[in-house]
This record gives sequence, C-alpha cells and structure tokens, in this order.
Amino acid sequence: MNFKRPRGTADILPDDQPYWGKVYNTARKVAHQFGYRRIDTPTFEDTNLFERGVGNETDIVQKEMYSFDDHGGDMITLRPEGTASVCRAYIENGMHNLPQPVRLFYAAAMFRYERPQAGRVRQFHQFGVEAIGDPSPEVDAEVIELGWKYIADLGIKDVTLRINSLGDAEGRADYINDLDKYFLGVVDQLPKVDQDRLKRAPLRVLDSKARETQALADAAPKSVDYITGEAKEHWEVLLVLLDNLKQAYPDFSYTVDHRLVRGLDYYNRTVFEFEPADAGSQGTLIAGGRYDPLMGILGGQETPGIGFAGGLERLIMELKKQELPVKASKGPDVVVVTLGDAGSAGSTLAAGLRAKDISTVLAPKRSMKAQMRYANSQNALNVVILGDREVENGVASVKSLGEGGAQSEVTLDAAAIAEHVRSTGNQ
RNA sequence: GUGGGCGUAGUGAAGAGGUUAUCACGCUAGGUUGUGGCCCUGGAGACGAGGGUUCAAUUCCCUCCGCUCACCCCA
Repeated sequence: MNFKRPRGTADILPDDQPYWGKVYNTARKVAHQFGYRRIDTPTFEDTNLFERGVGNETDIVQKEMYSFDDHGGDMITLRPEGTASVCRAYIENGMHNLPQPVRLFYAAAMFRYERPQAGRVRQFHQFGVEAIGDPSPEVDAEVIELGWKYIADLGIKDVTLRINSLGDAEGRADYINDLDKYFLGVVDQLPKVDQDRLKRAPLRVLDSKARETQALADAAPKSVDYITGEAKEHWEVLLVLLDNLKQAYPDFSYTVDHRLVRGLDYYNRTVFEFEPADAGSQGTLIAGGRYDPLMGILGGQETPGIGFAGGLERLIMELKKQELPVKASKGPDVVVVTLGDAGSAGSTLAAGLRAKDISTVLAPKRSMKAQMRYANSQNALNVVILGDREVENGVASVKSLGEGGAQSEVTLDAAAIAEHVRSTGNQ
C-alpha cells in the first residue's frame, strides 16, 4: 500500500522553506509597519458562516467547500477564505468596543475543492489584512498601499494594480439591469460560455477571458458611471489619494479597469487586484475590496470594512519566475565526527555544545571519510573530530570547513570548544 | 464537472515488439595509515494498475488510476 498526498495538496520540503520564510516574514513586517496586528481564527467554522458570509450563490459555497458532519452532528467547513472568519471573530469578541478602525492580519491555510492547475491548489495559503470600522477612503488607500508595499518588498516586479468601484446596493441594481440589457443586445456575438454566464451572473461577463467578449465588454456600461452620492465621493477621493501615493512610492501606478469585478458577494465600492505582467490564467497575486455589507449579513452591527487576500503559492511562483534571491538555510555550526571508541564522548560533547547554543549535529557512525563528506553535505561550518587520540589527550580537533580549512586542537570541554567556534567567526 | 497533454530508479532524461532497460544528478561503499569539496571505481534503486492483440508487450490498443495544463471559478 502506497500512500500519496491528497490531490491538490503539497509537501513543502526543506529546500522550499526559504521561500515560505520570505513571504511570511515580509508579510509580518509590512503588516506591522502599517499597524496591523495578527489574528488567528480556527481552521474550521460553522458551515453557515460561509454560506451567509461568502454568499450562497457563489461557486465557493456551491461546490468548493470541504464540509462535514462532526461527531456532534454540527455541520463544519474547512475555511475557504479568511474574511468571514475574521468578521465573525470581530463580532464575537466585541471588537467594536476597541478604537476603530481595527487593523488585523492573518496568514493561514485555506481549503477549496477545485481541480488543481497552475496557481491553484486545494489547500493553499493566504496572507490577508482587514481594516474594520472605518468607512473613509483613506483606509481604502491604506490597504491598497499595504498590498503594493508587500509586493515591492518581496522584490516582485512588473505588477499591475487595477481598481474599480462597484458602488453601493442602490446604484448597482440599475447598473446590472443596464449591463444585462447591453449584453442581451449583442448576445449572438458572445461565445457560449458568456451567454451562459450572462444568465447566471451578468457582472462576470465583464471579466470574461474570451477575446470577443472583451471587446464588447470595453464598450459596456461602466459601474463608475452609476455610482452616486457618498459612494461617488468616496471613489473620487480615493483616486486622489492613490495619485498622492506616488509621492511616497515613485513607481506606484494603477489603472481603473471597468471590467474588474470580484467573485464574492460581499464586496461593495472599492475592488482591486494585483496581477503580474506575464500572468498565467490563475495569476492574481492579491485581490480585495470593501465589504461594508458583510458585518450586517453576519448578524453584527453594520460596520464598514475593507481588506485583501494574497495567495502565497502564487507569490512564491512569481518569486521563482523572477529568480529573486532568498536566504539559503544555514548549515549547523558544528558536525561532530567520532572515531573508534569515542562515539559516546561525541554524543556527550554534542549535547554540551547545544547547551551552549552552538548548533550541532552528530555525524552518522561511518568511516571518517564518510563522516567528513556528511559534514560537508550539511554545509557545516566546522567539524569537531574526536578520536581515541584526542580522548586520550583530553582535546578535540576543531576544523573549519571553509576555504582554508584551518584546524586546531582545543581542550575537550564544551564551553571551551563553543568559545573557540565563536571566536573564529565560524558560527 | 468538461477538454488537451503526459506516466521509465529519489530527481531529470534516453530507449527498442525479442537475452543482464541506458545516462546524468542524488544515495551508498571504497580509492594510504584518522580529514570534506574536485576526480576515479564499485553497489543499491524504475517501466502506474488491469485487460486485450501477439509465439513474445515496458514498447501497439482499450479501460482505470495518477500527474499536468486549460475551461469553469478564484488567492
């Protein structure tokens, strides 16, 4: 019987960890720079949370959730996204009593039952931020800036930022109505996928991948022409704020894309997406938007919110594609090589070195040559050789594995050897 | 759910209807007595599964399974 990992999951092996360290560390650092504090929510939640929060009609809820009956008879779902959980936690923990807005971030695994392909797997990881409790466009600009800086700090180049406004519920009905009318007028020019889409979700025809549709979509009614009142003012201020970002970030740029829509039901007003220039078909690195209706939908007080989620697998794919350097993982400071009867002395010495905070690995009991090769393969900085000769004389031979390979004898004492290793800079 | 491509050691590749299935990297053992990297020699390790065609199938055909890319959808 051969076990295999479940479809759409990955083993993240040691050689890949430097990439993961980079996306996590950069996320933490940037989030902190913007005053966002970490939140961790459970990996699974009440199924209803996602049905209501994400939207019953969405594909995520319709066919992509990992749901199951737990032993107590409750319906449980592995989270397919992070925002609903964070909002649940906000409500449940009474965070509306904190100074607003509350700035939160998370980095965690998400689960969706989908056919895997490039840039899409069933267990994936997202870095997400949420700013809850402030309706003003300054917060929209801040979240977008955060996404921009995250990508910039990762070193990823040639990313385009697209934004759009979906407006509020009132104007949206009119807009969708007109949009529907428009596409119906040219329905015979639409490919079949988009004819079907038009029936299901007229908005989604806008971001169709079909070339024929794209030309038609460019000429379609634009949602920004339908937004009015506060939503309109919000949008106009946001554009000014974004323009002003260029003062701090000379490279900053964005394009208003009337075809940009988002798949989740809870978005309103601002939506945005970061995408690499040479995007594959599942290339979106970060996507987000404002979700003012969500808190109410989840049964809390009406509370505005905005956030984004970034796909870590996709970010890492881009790091690799652009051949950006990551820190190689370091080898141990010391590999202890033993000969003859010195085996147990080597084990004791290794423990002594670790106790002194010297990272130390015991070479496997083989020939000396094999042990030296092993030390080299581990990228060790030093080997400490313990043979009968050394034990007799109460010393250890400490050899640097660098270019020179300097070797000296040091008193057989963990503290003394630790000191020697430290002082020669080979730590 | 739909469609395309692909399944040969741990990894990446080569291969032919017919003796021991090839190569590289990796792993492992050696190459002077107690010293790594480079080099040399040896060793272990593979035809996804099941049917069919054939004297003979890892090779041809079918089914299944898996991987992969794309659609759908999305981070």
